[in-house]
Amino acid sequence: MRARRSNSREKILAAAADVARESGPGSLSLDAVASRAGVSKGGLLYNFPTKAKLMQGLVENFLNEFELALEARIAEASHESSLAAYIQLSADDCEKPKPSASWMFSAIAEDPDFLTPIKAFKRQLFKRLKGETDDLGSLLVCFLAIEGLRSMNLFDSDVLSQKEHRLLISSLLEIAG
Amino acid sequence: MRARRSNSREKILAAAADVARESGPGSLSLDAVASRAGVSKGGLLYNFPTKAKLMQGLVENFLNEFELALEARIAEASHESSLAAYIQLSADDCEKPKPSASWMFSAIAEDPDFLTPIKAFKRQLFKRLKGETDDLGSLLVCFLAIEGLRSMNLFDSDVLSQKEHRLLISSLLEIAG
DNA sequence: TTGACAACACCGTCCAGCCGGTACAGTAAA
DNA sequence: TTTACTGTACCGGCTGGACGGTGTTGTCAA
Repeated sequence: MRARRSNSREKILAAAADVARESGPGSLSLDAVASRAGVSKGGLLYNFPTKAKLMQGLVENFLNEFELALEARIAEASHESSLAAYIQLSADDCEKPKPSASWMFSAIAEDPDFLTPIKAFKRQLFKRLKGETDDLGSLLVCFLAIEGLRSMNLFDSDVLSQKEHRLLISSLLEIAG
Repeated sequence: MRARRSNSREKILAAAADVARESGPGSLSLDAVASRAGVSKGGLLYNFPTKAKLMQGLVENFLNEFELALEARIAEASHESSLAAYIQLSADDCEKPKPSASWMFSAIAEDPDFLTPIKAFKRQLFKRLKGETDDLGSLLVCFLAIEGLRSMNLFDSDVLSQKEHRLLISSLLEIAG
């Protein structure tokens, strides 16, 4: 696609994430997003003809940014494994207490199928990591633990202290080898 | 609290879970739940005066059942640790492909605070497990990995094959010691 | 008689999507 | 250089429908 589009799209996407995070996933209405983005409702509908398209945009944006961040991590620390890079990226993402992806709940409520691209992405990532190790058991443990960490962050659970968070990460990195 | 009450409550709770699973969390309306439960809307509102009360009932029911199942597991295999029991209970819960808790998304959309009891329960469980081990690192890894497993089940992700699922569980049990 | 509903009409609110404008940038002929 | 036309980007009011919740009346078993 062309990226040189108006920056309203990005503003709207960011506004949607903000609204979901601050007012709750159930309050993500087109009016709320439009006013938050400093755009009229008509303007919003111009960029995203339907609410479903907005959700789709949110998902795609999320996936793109995550993929970019992961590739950057892997590239800048080429001496360590992709799994280690994934662990550390996730650790950083989840350390700051921002349930930044509450919009995901809105998307699921709209239609559970919006998760399909995310599931596909995860399958692909897992497959890739499998290709880089011969210790499947350790990979499974690390991959699932990171999944758990992300889940807790998404649900805004503050079960782990910072100290425990760091201990977890170091334990995972040790298991990952 | 009085469990000797009518069985309509249970029927309604089950119906709500069914509707959320089959029609999506966004379609969990009072009308849908009532008709699914074979109850009139008035009857539903007699048992749950408001939608929020219904959600609360869903959460409490879930927590009660989980706690009962966990205590039963721990009691019937008193030679192994509580952590091991928790791992195996979760493994069983997640093995059968039932995204049985989609209602949780509806509850979050309604009001994220509905998660508070669940978060409290998890904190309590984690604290209890901490009291039974001196290897915090291993506990963290196991606890988070189970969290990840439950998350994937909730999101209906089929990333892991059955073989991988079993390997994960055996790896976790080994780590748990 | 009372508790546990059924049946049903009805209200207020919220919200997605539609539609008729508007401002403006390019562009192309005259 | 002016005029006329075209497409883009956006505005904001409106509506039709869904949904949560209320109120009333009726039923039937314990």
